[in-house]
Amino acid sequence: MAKPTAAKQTYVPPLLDLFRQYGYDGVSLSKISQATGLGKASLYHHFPGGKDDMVITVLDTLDQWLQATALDTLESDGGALARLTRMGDRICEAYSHGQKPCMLASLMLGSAKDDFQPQVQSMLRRWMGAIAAVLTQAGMSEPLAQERSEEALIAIQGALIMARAMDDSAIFERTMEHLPQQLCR
Amino acid sequence: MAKPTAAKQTYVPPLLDLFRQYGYDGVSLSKISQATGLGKASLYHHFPGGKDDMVITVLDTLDQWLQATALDTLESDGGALARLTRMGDRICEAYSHGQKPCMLASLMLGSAKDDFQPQVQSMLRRWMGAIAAVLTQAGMSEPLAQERSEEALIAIQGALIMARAMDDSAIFERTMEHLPQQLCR
DNA sequence: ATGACTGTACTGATCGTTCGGTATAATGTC
DNA sequence: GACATTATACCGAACGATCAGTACAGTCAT
Repeated sequence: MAKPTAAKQTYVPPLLDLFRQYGYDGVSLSKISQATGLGKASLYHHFPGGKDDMVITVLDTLDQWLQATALDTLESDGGALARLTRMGDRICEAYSHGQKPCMLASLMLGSAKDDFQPQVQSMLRRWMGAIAAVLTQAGMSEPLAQERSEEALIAIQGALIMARAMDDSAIFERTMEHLPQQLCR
Repeated sequence: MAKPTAAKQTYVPPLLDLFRQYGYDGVSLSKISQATGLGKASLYHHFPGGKDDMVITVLDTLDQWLQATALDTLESDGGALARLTRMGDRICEAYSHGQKPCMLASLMLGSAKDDFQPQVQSMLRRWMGAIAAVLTQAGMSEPLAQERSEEALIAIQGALIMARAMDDSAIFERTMEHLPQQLCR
C-alpha cells in the first residue's frame, strides 16, 4: 500500500520466515527483534503500524515476487507444459522444497485471518488466473481451465501441509513434479 | 494417554473448535475460559497439564473419532468407490463442508509443532493406510495405492486451505465429491 | 546542525499458571 | 439417623513473565 522504504525491504526475509512458520499469533515482537537484530524502537521506526504493518509489507513483497518470478514466467515462450514446469521449479525453490509453509495459508489461521484475507484472496485469485490463462491458451475450455487451476493451488497447499506434517519433502517435490502433466491431462 | 475422565470429554468440542481455528499459539486461557464457561482455575482442575493437556485430550478424542467414524467405515461392505464415498461424506461433515480447518494442520504451525507432531503423524499415517487398504483390496498395486492415498490427504488438506482462504465451501465439497473416482482412476 | 536511526526505560495489558478457599455430594463411623 | 471426613467441581485473586507499544535521550552520517 504505502510506498515501502528501501530499508524496509531488508527485513522482509526474516519477517517472512517468522510469519510463515509461526503464523500471526505465534510471532512476538521479541522474536522479531531477535530475528532482525533490531531493537523494538527501531522496529517501530521502520514499521510504525506494528506487527500488522510488517505483515502487510511482507505480503506486498510476496505479491511482487509472485508476479515477477512465478506468474510472469507463465507468459514467456515455450509450450504450456514447459511453462508450468518452470513455474513449478520457482515455487518449489521458494518453499524450500516443501520444508517451509506458505505464509498465505499461515495467515488464514488465527485471530488475524479477517484482517489479511482480502489481500490473500487477491493473490490466490491472480495465481489461479495466470495458470488458467496458460491452459486456455493451450486450447482448454475456460471453465475446465479454471477448475484445473483451482486443483493446482489445492495440490500445492495440500502438499505443503502434508510434507511438513510428515517431515518428508519428497511429498512436495513429487507433487510439484507431477503437477504440469496433471493440469494438461 | 491417561484415561480421560468423562467430564473432560464435555469440554472437547469447544476446545476442538478453538484449536482448529486459532492454532496453539492463538488460543489463550481466557478464550478457553469463555468458550467452556469454566474459570481458569477450574480448567486446571480438569486439565492439570494446562494447554498441552487440553490439546492431547482433544487429539485423543479426534483419534478415536477418526478410527470409529471414518476409517472403520472403510472396512464395511460395498465396493471401493462406495466405501470411499461414505468416508468422504463423514469427512465433509466433520469439517463443516470446508468451513472449519483441520486441527492436525493447525497444530503443525506455530511453536507447538514439535510437541504434537508424533501424534499427528501417526494419525495421518493410519488414515493413509486405511485408504490404501481399500485400493489394494480393489486390485490396485501396493505402491500405487500408497501414492494415491497420499494424494487423497493432499487433496483434503489443500481443499480445506483453499476453501477457507477463498471463503467458498464449494471448493471443498467439489474436491470431496470427485475424490473417490480420482482415487480409483 | 539536521534528520535518520537506535538503546534504554517504561507503560498498561495480557499471558499461562498457581494459591487459597467454597459449595455440594458421596462415604464412612458411630 | 447424626456427624465427621473425603472427593469432586468450581471460583476469585494474584503470581511472575511477557506482551505490544511509547517516550526520550542519545548516536550517527551527511
